Amino acid sequence: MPGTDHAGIATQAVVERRMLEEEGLTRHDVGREALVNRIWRWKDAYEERIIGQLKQLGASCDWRRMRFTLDEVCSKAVRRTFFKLFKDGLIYRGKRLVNWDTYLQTAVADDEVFEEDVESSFWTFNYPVVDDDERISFSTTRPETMLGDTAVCVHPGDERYKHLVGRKVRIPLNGREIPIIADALLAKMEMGTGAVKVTPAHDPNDYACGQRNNLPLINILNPDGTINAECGNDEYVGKDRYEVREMVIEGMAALGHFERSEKRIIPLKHSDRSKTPIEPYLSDQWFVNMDAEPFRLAQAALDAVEDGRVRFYPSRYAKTYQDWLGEKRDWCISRQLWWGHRIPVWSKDFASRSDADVIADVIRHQDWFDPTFVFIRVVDTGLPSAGTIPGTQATVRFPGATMFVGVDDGHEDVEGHLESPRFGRLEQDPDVLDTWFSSALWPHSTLGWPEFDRDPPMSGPRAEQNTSHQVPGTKSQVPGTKNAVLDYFYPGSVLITSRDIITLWVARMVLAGLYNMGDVPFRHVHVHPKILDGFGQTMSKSKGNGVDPLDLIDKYGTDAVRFTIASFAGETQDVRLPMSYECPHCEHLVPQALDDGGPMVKPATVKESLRSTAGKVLMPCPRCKQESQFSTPRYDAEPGEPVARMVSERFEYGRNFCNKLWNACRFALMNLEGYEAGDVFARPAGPRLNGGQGLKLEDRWILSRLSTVAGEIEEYLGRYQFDAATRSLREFTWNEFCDWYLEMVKPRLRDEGERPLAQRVLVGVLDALLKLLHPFAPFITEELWQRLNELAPERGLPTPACAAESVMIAPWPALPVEWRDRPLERRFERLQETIVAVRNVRAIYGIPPGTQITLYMRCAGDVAREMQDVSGQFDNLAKTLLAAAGADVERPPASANFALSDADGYIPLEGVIDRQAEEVRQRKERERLRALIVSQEKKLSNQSFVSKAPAEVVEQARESLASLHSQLESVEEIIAQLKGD
RNA sequence: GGUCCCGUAGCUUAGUUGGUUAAAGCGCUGGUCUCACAUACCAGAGAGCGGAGGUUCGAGUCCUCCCGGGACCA
Repeated sequence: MPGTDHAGIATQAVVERRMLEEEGLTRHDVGREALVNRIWRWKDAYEERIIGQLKQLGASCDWRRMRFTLDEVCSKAVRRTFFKLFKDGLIYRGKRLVNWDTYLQTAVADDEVFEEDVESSFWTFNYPVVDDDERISFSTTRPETMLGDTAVCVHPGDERYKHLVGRKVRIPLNGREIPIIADALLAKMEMGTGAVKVTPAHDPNDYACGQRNNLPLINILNPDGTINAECGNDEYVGKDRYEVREMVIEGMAALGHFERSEKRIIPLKHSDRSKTPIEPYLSDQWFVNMDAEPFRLAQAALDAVEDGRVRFYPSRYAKTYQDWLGEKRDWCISRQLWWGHRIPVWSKDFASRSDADVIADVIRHQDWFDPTFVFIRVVDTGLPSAGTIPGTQATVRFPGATMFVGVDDGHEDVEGHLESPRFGRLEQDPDVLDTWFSSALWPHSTLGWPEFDRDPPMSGPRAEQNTSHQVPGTKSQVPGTKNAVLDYFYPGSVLITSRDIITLWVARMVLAGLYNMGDVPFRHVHVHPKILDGFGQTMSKSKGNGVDPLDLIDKYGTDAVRFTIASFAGETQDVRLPMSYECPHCEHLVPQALDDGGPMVKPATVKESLRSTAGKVLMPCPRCKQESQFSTPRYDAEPGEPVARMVSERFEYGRNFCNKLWNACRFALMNLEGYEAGDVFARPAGPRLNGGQGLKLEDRWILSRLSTVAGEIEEYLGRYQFDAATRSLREFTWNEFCDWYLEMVKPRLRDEGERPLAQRVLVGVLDALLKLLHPFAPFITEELWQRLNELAPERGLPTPACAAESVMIAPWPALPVEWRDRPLERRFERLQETIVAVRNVRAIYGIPPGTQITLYMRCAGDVAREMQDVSGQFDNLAKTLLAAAGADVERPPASANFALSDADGYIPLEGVIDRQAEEVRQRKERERLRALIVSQEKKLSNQSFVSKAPAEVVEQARESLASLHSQLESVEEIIAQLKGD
């Protein structure tokens, strides 16, 4: 289901910033419609880029179903959902403290705010207690908020103030009387005077305190940062808050309520976008009630995880989800932006409830009114209809009630009527919905919900194969009753996402799915690790440490990038990806370094500090001595000029693997002359492994391994352990298939008689391997699949069949579990050990690979027979003649030696043998064995180990000790013989 | 401040339910252009698992505290 969301805040911010930088215009200069048009153009360009990246990466999507959260289909779902929620009484308008940017006059999100230390003061004042001589002292960094105080708070256990709790104080500057309350969460006895002023409308902590203690909220601030009439004193109205601060200090001093002040450095929140200090500001926001009966949205989403309808992989992330939903906090869905779905509610304030009801009734009697798509709610504000502004003579009319009218999608006529003078010019809310509101609907909105017949139909082989599903948009479908696409795809199987989005997105998708569809949107949630830069920092544009996947694809290849990234995707933690800058002139790699202690990054060869150096900084290349631009947020690269792109050597892991696979297949394809399909089990295998008929040891081994590995892969993929899957595949392909199977099968491919069967097994294994690798390396496996189709169109295990046209649609391999043969694998391992031991000897003595050597093996009779059965492989793999194997084989003089767990090997090296070196090697081996024996004996002599450890563990230790003893004996014997040589 | 995650060879990471002297890739050292592959092959050096306690016959793996890094929520 490909597509993009509209990323409200970030997108509008980028376009606004560009507009300001390039044209000096603000959004107020161009107006709502023009700004939105500009953002659409920007979005079109970037969407194309993002989708292009997905396609380049080989994402296998149904591209006909591209969706965008602001497009017609998704928007309809948004409006329908909003209308439903509104009608069900789950959406309401309320007050909330937001980070207010008084310069841009907009709310900004928490992550768009940064703290900066500023020099300020800490003032101490006092308020007189009403009807008493006592005063209560408090300290503050924002004296002007005094005008909005609605309480003074002390700790309930504070003996100094116990007698005052419940009394009142008077604010000297506006005469307002406010209570003294006790709240252990806000007041700290040891801090300052122990008493604090409470301004619920202008401080987050005070706001929480106000909610707990039912304090009134007095908003003294205008959107532009000036003080409004609510402050209760004409003197301050219309003046900037900072100017009022000074006035308040002076006023309090004049009245004798100022005690002292001290200089203090305080962290002050600033807006990222205007760089001006933000104010906590009480504003109207829209909320979704998460806990109201009978829907209990949060609880429904909690239940879905609790009862296993939705499962998290790894499971620990369920806790993040549950903890957050468990708070059941209402969801603030409004944003003071222009880019997004405008809130589909029209409203008007009325003097009284009855006034509002009259108009509501009029509307309900219009012929265009229909409760299925128009819903009216009148809400009492709980304020008196008129009053005097405290401290002034001015009277104001407060609204006694507000009428809200929600309208469903597709009824512009109704919207027009509501805005007409006849009904009092209701106004549509200026805010837009949180992007997550539309993203939450993604799993069903993209499939056409709530419509029935407008989505692209299902088509192609899938629909044909499954005739029980009706194809939408065809005559056979009854319109308006069923959305077959939605029926077929909903609920989805898995959502794969990043962990920082579990609360923002996953939880909301689940509750939206349950609310609209009555079912969860997906069964599994897989949370993948995040790729950090080489210094453990999250990648971001402002740090300049972001990587363009297209650069990586260009340098290493798509499959290499995919395979490497999949190999990072484990369950435990995030991944560091150290990056380098590639010199565009000579391809030399310059490692990335932190600039001036970070977080911005730069090439290590750049010595200047990017932070403090003005102008364009260039990267010098230590190899070719040329300079180049590099990818950095400090400047936009000059078009046409070479730019050092960011790459990472870690992708060589995937590239090398793909190269290995390619070459292995190339070898196989070169050896397919005369290939004919056939059942590899057609001829019964002889009783002996080299019986001349049927499968050889290496065939049975590779089939056993293939079946085992395929089983592992399936298990890993089922648990979303992509790293384990790639490891397992890489190891099988490289260390088993290439290193051993291909080497062993080479001679048979040259032999007329043996070739047909060898080819069949080889092609069969490759067929399965390409399928297993396809999800990780789609392009190379497809190319190889096509070549294989030319030379061996009929193939496969266990029974050959006509291969699928593309590996993309080939069935997942189903290999018989009976092929897994542990005893056979162990026998094979013995052969491998022996070959490796012989190669060791060759390496140590520097015997050229071409020189034939001779091997004598002393071992039990059955082992000897197996060795002789594969004696050809000694020649093939180690250029070694197995001269003799048996229990009575004697060590030839002047031999190099090795001891395995159940066999000793001797390689006569007349004239080459360095007796001293050999003895040193054997002594080293003896020490290793002795140490192992000591540790095992120590363990076994421990009574509590023998009595308390499980029997099989003890038994295993005994066996291991016995085997070590016999190996040690062999080594001792070899050392003794070396002395006698 | 709360919750969660991570700290294992020079680097980046594996390490299932506690069970032989901890594994891989890269890098490093030495040797090979051997008829699929030098983006390769062969061999080797290199960590006692952040620190301190504890549980246990036995701990990288479980518990506690501390130190360092990250994320989310306040």
